[in-house]
This record gives sequence, C-alpha cells and structure tokens, in this order.
Amino acid sequence: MTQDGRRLRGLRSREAILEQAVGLASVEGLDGLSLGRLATATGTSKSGFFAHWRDKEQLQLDAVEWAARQWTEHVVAPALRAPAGVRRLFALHEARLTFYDDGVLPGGCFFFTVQAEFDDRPGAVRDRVARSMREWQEFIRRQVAEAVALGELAESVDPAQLAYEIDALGEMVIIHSRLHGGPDSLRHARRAVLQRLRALCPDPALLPEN
Amino acid sequence: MTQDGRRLRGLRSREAILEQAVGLASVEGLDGLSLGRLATATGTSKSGFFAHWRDKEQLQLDAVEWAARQWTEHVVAPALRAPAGVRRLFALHEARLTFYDDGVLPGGCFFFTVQAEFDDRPGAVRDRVARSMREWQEFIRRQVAEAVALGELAESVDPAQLAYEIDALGEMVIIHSRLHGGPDSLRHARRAVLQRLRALCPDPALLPEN
DNA sequence: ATAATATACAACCGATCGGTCGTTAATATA
DNA sequence: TATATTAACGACCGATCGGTTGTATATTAT
Repeated sequence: MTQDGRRLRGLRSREAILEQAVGLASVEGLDGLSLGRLATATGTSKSGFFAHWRDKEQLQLDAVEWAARQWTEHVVAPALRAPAGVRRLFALHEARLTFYDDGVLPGGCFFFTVQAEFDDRPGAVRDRVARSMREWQEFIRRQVAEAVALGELAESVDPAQLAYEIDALGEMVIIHSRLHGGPDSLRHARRAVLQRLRALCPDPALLPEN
Repeated sequence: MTQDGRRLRGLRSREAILEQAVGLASVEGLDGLSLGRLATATGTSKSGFFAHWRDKEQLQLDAVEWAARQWTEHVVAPALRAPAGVRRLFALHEARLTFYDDGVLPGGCFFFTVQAEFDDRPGAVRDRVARSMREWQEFIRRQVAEAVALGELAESVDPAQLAYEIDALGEMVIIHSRLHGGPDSLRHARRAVLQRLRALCPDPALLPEN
C-alpha cells in the first residue's frame, strides 16, 4: 500500500470533485446539482463518478461530510483559539460571519441551502444533515454553559435558549445578504449577538464595545 | 361580462392550482415542483396549465403573489387588530409562530423555501420574492419605529436592527422545528423576542410575562 | 510475469422534464 | 343564430436526468 500512482490519482480527483460539489451545492442544493454539470465543472466525464460512488446519494453523503469538516476548520477551529467563555462564544459567531463574508463558498452556506432542501424529505441525506446541525447547536450550547460556569454569563441564562438565538441571528445573514446585497445584515447579526452577550456578561470589558 | 359558467370555472381551477402550487412549493420549492406532479395533485392534465399560464415562470410568479396574500391574511392582518406599538409588534411575531405551528402550509413557510432556492439565481421570480421580503421587513421596521414614537420602546432602538433580530428569530423556527421536531424552537423564538422587547420597553406590563 | 484491481471513458437506457400542437366541447359575444 | 373565445385534453417533442454496460488502460498484489 504505497499509496501513489493510480490510487493517489483517484484520491485527488475524489477530493476535487467533492470540493466542487460542496461549492455548487451551496448555490443550487445537493439535488439541484446534477451529475452532468458537476462533470463538466470538474472537467471529467459523468460515468467516471460511478467508479468513486455507487450512486448520487453516496456522493451527497460524502459532500455533507466534506462540508462539515470545512465548517469545523473555518469556524470552530478559529474560535477554539480564543479563551474559553464569553470571548470564545463571540469568536465563534464572528468566525461564522467571516466565513460568510469571505465568500468561502459561492452560495454562502452549504448547510443553509441543504437544510432548506431536505428538511421535509426523509432519507439518509436528511439524517446526516440533521446530525451535523445537532452537533453544531450542541457545540454552541456547550460554549454557553461553559461561559456560565466561568461566571462570564448570568446564571439565569438558559444555554439552549441563548444558543438558538445566536445560531438564528447568524444563519439568517445568508438569506438577507444574498437577496438584498449590502453589509447591513452582517452588521445587524454581529451587533445583535454582541449587545446580547454584553448585557448578560458581568464583565462587559471582555467583549469589544462595537 | 357576466362572469360565470366557463369563465368562472377557469377562475376556480386557476385558484385551486395556485393553492396547491404554493403548498407544494413550501415543501419542494418552486422549481422542484414539476408541472406533471402538480397536474396529478390537482386532478388535471399537464397541458391544461398552458391555457392559464404562458410558461412555468408565470405560474411561479403568480404563486409568489398568492403566497404573499396568504401571508398578509394570516400574519399581518391579525397583528393589525392589536393596539399599535410594542403590543402589535409582539402580536406580529406571535401570529407568524402560530402560522408555522398550525401547519397552514405543509412545508411550513413558502417564502423561506423559495428564498433559499432563488437567492443565488437571477430572474423575475427572484426579483418578485425579494420585493415581497423587502416589504415584509419594511413593515416590521415601521412597527418598531411606531413603538419608539409611542414611547413604548427605548429611544436608543435602531428600527432596522431590531427588525432584523425579530425576523431572524422567527424565520429560523422553520429549519429547527422541521429538522429536529419538537416545540423547542417555537418556545425559544417566542421567548427570545418577548424578553428582548420587555427589556427595551419602559412599561413591560404591556407584554405578557411568559 | 500474471492476475486482480482501479480509473476513466463513450455509448446508451428508460424516465421525466418543460413545452408544443391539434382537437373537442362549452360558453361568451355579435 | 353565427362566430370567436376559452378550458381542457391526449399525443408528442427535444433535452436532460440518474444510472448501466462494455471497454481500454494503468497500477497494484501475488
């Protein structure tokens, strides 16, 4: 298993296709994305896919996996470099906004598009997406709970409640900014969470003023 | 123009088809919705559509119009029966949550699905949807401004900012409730806006405690 | 060296897509 | 009553969809 030549080439094209798939799916969804267009976009042939994936659903599942890793890398990891507590919580929110603002994905957010697409359609893809979203919300909740435990948020804070608010305010940036353009929604989303956290934080100096 | 018989029958089927189309589009989107399935769902033939609409896009535009009227009827109108100011603002939020909770549309929210579908796709449908969303957000903003003018919200409130927050917290109910089930997101969305408004209101007694 | 494996392709399949055409019958207009 | 309209339909069109098959070839494993 020297892992080069033919095998390596397969891995490379597999990854290249997945990257393209995640980008395209962030725009048109995982089902709207057709194998034919994905083929021309990656410069390969349609039938070549079936050497890597049994059917379209397998590619969709792998695309979700790939997008989850990308999210962890671009949003979760940077936040973990901030000190635990309310600062990490806000860093998490800011990292998400930066991810959107940088245009890492052409459609803004893979998971937003795919959630809207699959929330009413039972199946393996939906289950996989739901799992990723549960893990993400659970992660936010843990950061809130940790901030409370550190005394950086009022004890009256319900972690699930605040996590919902932070996630909702962040996620809706996608729709608002893409549909009406302009940086307004980004400013609103940032400010909303910042003010909310500062109001709940005994030591607001931990957070920026604006 | 006695408006009955043949003409009337046309109007009726036109409306029946549009109602079905809006319901189906709230689940699968306006493009995912195929004319064939819409035909069988309404018990008519596919080619019969083209007596009413030139092409699929015209039907999509009319569906947006129909959904906008439905939204006005189910969400805006009930809120207008509440006294102007912060009570009307909260009534608006609650009417939206009731609309979702009652399952008026099988997919939860027509505009959510369609925004996610068209936010990256230029064209007449996107423009029409964007217009509706702008009008909706402008309406929330006016209610906020009015509450401020009435002295029912702190003067420091930025209407556009608070309107973004209320809309985001309400709209994300769709994804969260449909993907993970349960009434948690509804509770979170209601509580988030309620507490936010109470904190900004000089006379919190205008609003329910819970 | 040889057999097995894996990448990648062109050609093709049935199904479905949005849309056209010609027709029929009921209604509205004159 | 004669004449346009209008609703509605079945049959059909080219394009595209996800997927299959057979083939050529390069790389592994034995």
